Amino acid sequence: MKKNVTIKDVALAANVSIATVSRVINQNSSVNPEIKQRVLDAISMLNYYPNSAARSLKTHNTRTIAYLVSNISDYFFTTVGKGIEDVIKKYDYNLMLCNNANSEEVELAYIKLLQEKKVDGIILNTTGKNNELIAEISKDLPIVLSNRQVNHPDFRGDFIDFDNISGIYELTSHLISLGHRKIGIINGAIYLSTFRERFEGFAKAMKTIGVIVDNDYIYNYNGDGFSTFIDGYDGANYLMNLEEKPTAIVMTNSELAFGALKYFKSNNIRIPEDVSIVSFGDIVNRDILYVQPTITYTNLMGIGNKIGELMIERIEKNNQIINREIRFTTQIDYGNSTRKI
Amino acid sequence: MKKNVTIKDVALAANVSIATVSRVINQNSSVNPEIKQRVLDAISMLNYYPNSAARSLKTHNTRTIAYLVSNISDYFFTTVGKGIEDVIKKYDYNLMLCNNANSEEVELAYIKLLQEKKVDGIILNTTGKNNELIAEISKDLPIVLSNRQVNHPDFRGDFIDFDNISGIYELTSHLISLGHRKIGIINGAIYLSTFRERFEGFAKAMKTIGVIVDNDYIYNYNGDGFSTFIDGYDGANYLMNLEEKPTAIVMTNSELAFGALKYFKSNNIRIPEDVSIVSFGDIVNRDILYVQPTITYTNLMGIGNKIGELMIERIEKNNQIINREIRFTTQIDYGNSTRKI
DNA sequence: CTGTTAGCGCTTTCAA
DNA sequence: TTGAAAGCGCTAACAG
Repeated sequence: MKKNVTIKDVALAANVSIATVSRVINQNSSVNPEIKQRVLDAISMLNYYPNSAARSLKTHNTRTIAYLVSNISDYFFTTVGKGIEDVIKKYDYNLMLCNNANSEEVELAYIKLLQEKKVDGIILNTTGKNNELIAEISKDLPIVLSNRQVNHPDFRGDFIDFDNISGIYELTSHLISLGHRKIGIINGAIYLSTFRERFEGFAKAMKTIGVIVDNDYIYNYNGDGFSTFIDGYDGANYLMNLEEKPTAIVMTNSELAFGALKYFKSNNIRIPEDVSIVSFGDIVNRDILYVQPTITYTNLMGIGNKIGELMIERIEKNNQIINREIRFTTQIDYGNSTRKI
Repeated sequence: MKKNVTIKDVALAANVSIATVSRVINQNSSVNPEIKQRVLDAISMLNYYPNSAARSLKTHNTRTIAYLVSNISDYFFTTVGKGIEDVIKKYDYNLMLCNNANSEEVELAYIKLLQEKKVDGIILNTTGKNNELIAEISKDLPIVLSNRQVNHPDFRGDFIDFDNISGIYELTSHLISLGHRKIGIINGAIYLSTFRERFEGFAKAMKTIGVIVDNDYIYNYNGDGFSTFIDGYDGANYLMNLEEKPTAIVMTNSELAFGALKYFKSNNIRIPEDVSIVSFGDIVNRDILYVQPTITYTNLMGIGNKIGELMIERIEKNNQIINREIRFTTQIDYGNSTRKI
């Protein structure tokens, strides 16, 4: 049975009013040192913790920021989450990590829940399926979008992402410079801004060698955005069974790359002898994979830090900030997954 | 600026009392269908969400369970977390995932915070350094320990873990059956129950071939429990530079294995030609590593589900349950990392 | 510097 | 079945 020690008990024990106790807890107005010590003693003696529900009810803030992501097991999000936490902790905010599992319904339920919890802000890696609602609540609640844009004229908030176009452009250009011409792409669902942009970067690079990449491009495989691992596997399967196989493939994220690698390994397709590959984004434990894909990397903690700063600012300015967009540029980290042809 | 729609606004709009609105929200007592509809309409029109701080203040529960883990980027914890969530969602509880980063101080701060937030229960993968405090609060607050024991007579709560002893025993026995005698172990900090037990399982298996394994055992490397990846690397380095090298090594978790593999690969030590290895616990993307370690595996979602059930029961029974201990047995999944000698 | 008090938004008796 | 009203634990005027 929870016996709740309240501010009253402390006041009683210290023989002061509850207002005084409140003052020593919040350290803003000055209290007689001697009395303050008495209160402090009472607090530790009674093992008192202020009830944050009561506090929130009064102050209208919870000092809690939510980070709602599409896959809580993804190294990217958890690492970015650590970066966010580092910053917001300094301002005495806490992070609540939630998983929408790429589900429109779960995202909806969470948004509702987070509104009830009256979190002070939401950092959102959205499913891309609740744009209307998100735009609506963004008027009142600070929102920072992580990696996926909300396409709605009324949306208010910040957006942070990689520079997807230039990242993929460089990866693809690298393949081109090695002599590749028949280059495949395994991509995620293009209703998501990330994947749309990555596709664009690919098309832009291919255009430099006169290849038109559009929806009919034969070497294009599109996943549905739910299980990118399986999409990667299926995409590799599709591309490597074409009449005329590609000599190189661009994967637009690490999960896709994992799935594709699984396919290649299972089917004894050698990298880079049979096909060269490159992949967008950091890969955990890349050094001990059977092949080291050439990738783009970015400072993930740095992304998290930046997100944290944007959010804190937005909260402190009462959401009265025009929409901002931050792009992190990527660097190529060469592995052993490509060859000259 | 947040304009907060409250129960009062809804009552006004629907032309009923706030008590009636409360009744339709909580769906327990009966309300005239017509009035109910009026209230429902007002709720959706005003886009009203009940304030959970106010609700908590009144009901003394938050319908929130915290999962405080030592590394939020660890696949094990996030997957178990999903399993927990699946169960508790059914009972209308939410999960709050927090990271103590293996730090005694951060753990302390979180425990304090979670008390303030008045979470309904804490699922804890403890640092092992705050046993006294945890035992103290466990009297009032439901606690389920995930993978790390709290050694204190006053602790009340449940404990769930692998059957560490038999898991390592079997892995080690496998090496023995292949003819290995000089077998090394790379282990985590033994003030943690998990690693203590795994060491015990190892010693037990070695005893069957007459080898006494104690603290002076030459082929034993102990990490500090903070960065198991680096410990894995250092441990491999230590063992492979001994006068008389081991022919096989047992790693007691996957992070240790990753670090060791990194060492082996960097130093051109071949697996299993130069040394055989086995590792405790599931490994993500094992299929595409440069070698597939023989491991133990377990149904991680199942562990999460069980933790969720234990917690829900404990909450509903007001923490009036004697301490329970659940052990998940592991299965060996053979890779290509061992050889006969 | 300290105490009294109103009220945050909700649930839940108690009366009607 | 519905409404009035008390009170959850806290903060912040306001008064002294």
